[in-house]
Amino acid sequence: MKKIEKIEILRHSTAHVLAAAVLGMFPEAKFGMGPAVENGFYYDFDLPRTLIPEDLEILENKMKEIIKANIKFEQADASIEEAENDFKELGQSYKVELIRDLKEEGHKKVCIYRAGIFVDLCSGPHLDYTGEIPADAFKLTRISGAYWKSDEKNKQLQRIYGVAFESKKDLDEYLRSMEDAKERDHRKIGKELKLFHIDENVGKGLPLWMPKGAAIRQVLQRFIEDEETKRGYLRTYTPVIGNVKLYKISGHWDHYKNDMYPPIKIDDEEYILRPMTCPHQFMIYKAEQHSYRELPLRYAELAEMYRKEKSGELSGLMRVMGFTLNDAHIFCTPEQLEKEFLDVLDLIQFSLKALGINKEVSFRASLRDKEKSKYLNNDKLWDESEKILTDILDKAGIKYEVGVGEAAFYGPKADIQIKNVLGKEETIITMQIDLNSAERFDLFYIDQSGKKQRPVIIHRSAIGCIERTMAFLIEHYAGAFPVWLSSVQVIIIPVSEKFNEYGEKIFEELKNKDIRAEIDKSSESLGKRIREAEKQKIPYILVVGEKEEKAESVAVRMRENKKQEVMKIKEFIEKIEKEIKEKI
RNA sequence: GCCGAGGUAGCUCAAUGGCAGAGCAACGGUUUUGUAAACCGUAGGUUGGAGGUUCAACUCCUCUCCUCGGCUCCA
Repeated sequence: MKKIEKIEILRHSTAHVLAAAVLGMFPEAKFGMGPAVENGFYYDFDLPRTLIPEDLEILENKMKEIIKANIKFEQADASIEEAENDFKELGQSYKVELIRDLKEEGHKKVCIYRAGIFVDLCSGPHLDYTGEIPADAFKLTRISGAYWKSDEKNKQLQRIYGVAFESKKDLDEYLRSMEDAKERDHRKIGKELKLFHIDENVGKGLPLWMPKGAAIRQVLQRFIEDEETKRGYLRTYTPVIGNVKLYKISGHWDHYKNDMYPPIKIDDEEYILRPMTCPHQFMIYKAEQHSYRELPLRYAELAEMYRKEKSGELSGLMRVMGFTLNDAHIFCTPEQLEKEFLDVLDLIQFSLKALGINKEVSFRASLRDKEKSKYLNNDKLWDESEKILTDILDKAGIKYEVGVGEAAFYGPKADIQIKNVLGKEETIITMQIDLNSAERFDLFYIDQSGKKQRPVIIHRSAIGCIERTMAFLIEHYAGAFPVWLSSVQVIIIPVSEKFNEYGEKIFEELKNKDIRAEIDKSSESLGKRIREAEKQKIPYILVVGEKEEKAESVAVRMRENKKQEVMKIKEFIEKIEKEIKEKI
């Protein structure tokens, strides 16, 4: 049995107290589910009216009263039939549904918890008394809609989220960390550092990369393209639009029709903005006949693509409708699959390390669930590819969670997950084994004996989609990028206009060394210009005046510790070039 | 898409039915600076858009677009 942490018991008990408070406020309330979650709990309710933010305060006070009253959590077992009747009498239709589900699963008994007026179907465990909940260490945080049983087709209930801790100190610490997190939000920093802009006249979910952001993007792109080339990838360029028939063959049309921009009709043909690169690259593979001697073939592309997300799902650079994926497809023989997959893993780990986020990620094996209509139907191939995928991950010694039902429709995935600054998990990178597409597109190679064989295809990314990865990088570094990624690596500030010429000289020298530099010759005070440069999180500020000019030196102010160090120009260039090369 | 909260100058925010404002940024000038904000001035708005109520609308109502928090979905 899963070990239940003490804090989880506290949180879940607090959820019950919330439910009791809601029942006090709305006697006709119907209850959904109310589990403990990270940092707190939630409870879903079907209520006679919509909750407003002010209700949270009222409910919090009611909860405090219940805690003060120190009511006992009474636990009792009941037969399924008994429980069903009891909850039916209470009008708790959602609980009745849950009981029936348990019945179908073969349960004979259910567990009931009672605290004062509130009775709940619940496997527990709970605290003994409501008074054990520290009344000053919880807080109701937000109200949201949530579909019953997480199904869009079901009624939307009202969910109240709360956070709960063992002490007020822990709660305060959590709230403070949330405030800090908001300061790292990539949307806020993106605006402050002028990295990107989303303009409603261009369209929702269609970010514009401003020069500063574009500079970082270019570094990222060059980094991964060069690395891929070193590792034997071949580069392709394919259009962002394609004939819809391409996607009918791939199966994307059937599975994703509603998630694509609608077709554009030209003459008698229909074209769509591509949601994936796969079929385009498949056509490149198919454009010539391949021998087993050529394999593996690795086609890489920084591929722009478009997916019609539901409007409520969009968020800064994290979730967009137009994005650029560092994409690749590897065509190989079944014998080569394992090595290729391990090489992909190695490339990914190399890249994550270079970006400085290798410690932030976790792995997930995304497999198929029971609902087979969601996937291309070939049980044998599915079982095979899922086994290959998990075997390879095991072999690579990677710890992973299993994500049931998270597979792509054409094959299982190994996903790399990362949490954003507010704790929400997203997939940053994915690699997939595809035993289906070769058949659908009639892709083949000629084997040693002159026979046609189906290649295995690995779909993979190494640094993920540029937009999302950028979002994580912004949040990870809070805008203070390492030197190699910084949009402006150095800013030169002449003490007064008398030294502009000397500043220009250094500026030219840095530019010639491909160092991204700026010079601030504005007539603002020195202090003001330094302040602005600090706010822009520029790694190195070079202040130059009379002393420096005479000595052919620069006074280097470092972002990390705000310390200053005077060094020769040559010395500084060597230092920064080394840092850029070593990506520190 | 759904539930909820929002949208006021480039940015951050004020103005609860009665003359749309501040700070920063921008621009012009003075200052020529030694490590996180010099000084003076100027300009900047159909209050997201459309309609309605009213003598009068940033403010109230309806629709719509966009943003944010969740849900669903997802790279």
